[in-house]
Amino acid sequence: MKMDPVLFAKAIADETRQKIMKLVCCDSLSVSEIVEKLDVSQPTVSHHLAILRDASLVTIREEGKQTFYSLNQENIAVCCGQLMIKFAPETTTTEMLVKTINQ
Amino acid sequence: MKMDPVLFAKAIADETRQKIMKLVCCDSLSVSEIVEKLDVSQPTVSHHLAILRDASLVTIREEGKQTFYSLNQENIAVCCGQLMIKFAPETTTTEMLVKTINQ
DNA sequence: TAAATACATAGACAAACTTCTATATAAGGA
DNA sequence: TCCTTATATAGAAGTTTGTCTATGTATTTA
Repeated sequence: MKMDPVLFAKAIADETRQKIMKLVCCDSLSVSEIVEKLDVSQPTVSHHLAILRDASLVTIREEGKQTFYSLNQENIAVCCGQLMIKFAPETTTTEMLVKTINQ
Repeated sequence: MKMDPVLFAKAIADETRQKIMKLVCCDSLSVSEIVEKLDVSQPTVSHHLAILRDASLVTIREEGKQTFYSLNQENIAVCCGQLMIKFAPETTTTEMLVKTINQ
């Protein structure tokens, strides 16, 4: 599982991608369902899903013709935690976070 | 203070920028000091510092000819927290984070 | 005042990225 | 088997981004 802070940041650094992430955050949607809810073409959605997949930010479930995507919240939490530890180590929020993780 | 998740992600989505962030994370460095520690030109460093400044991720202290930059850890923690709440709301890590924030 | 130092800005160029249309592949239904 | 549906991939066009050199501006020093 790739967990490089630069790769993670690049993966989420696009508005369309964040819209997709929000759609599949607490839900599992097929590609066509995602396309219906956005204003971009199906290949564009597939392209963004591939980027999220390469960054291990989504999980996939294939079902016949359809492919369902849903956000890998656990990995996102880990990446955000990494960012906080790396770039905000002296904040109380990060200290709290580290304490709850190491317990 | 801009706190848009897309802007934040774009601001940190570059290797050179993350190197600069690491350098000024727990330290206050002048532009030339940053240049010395990296393999890029001074205008390139200034360019990246401007992007970090526009995203409110660094604080600035001017002293004569020199300008000292240091990371705004508090804002970074807030942005990471936002990302976790938005894209990883159902993880225990985020639940812990929310609990410590709201207390 | 003139030169030097520190930093920012302008402009150019190449690489990377986002989006599209067209097409390939694979599964399901008539 | 043929057609339709769902998704991925290829390739092209336009935009954004990262980097550089050249230069401008402001502060300090000789």
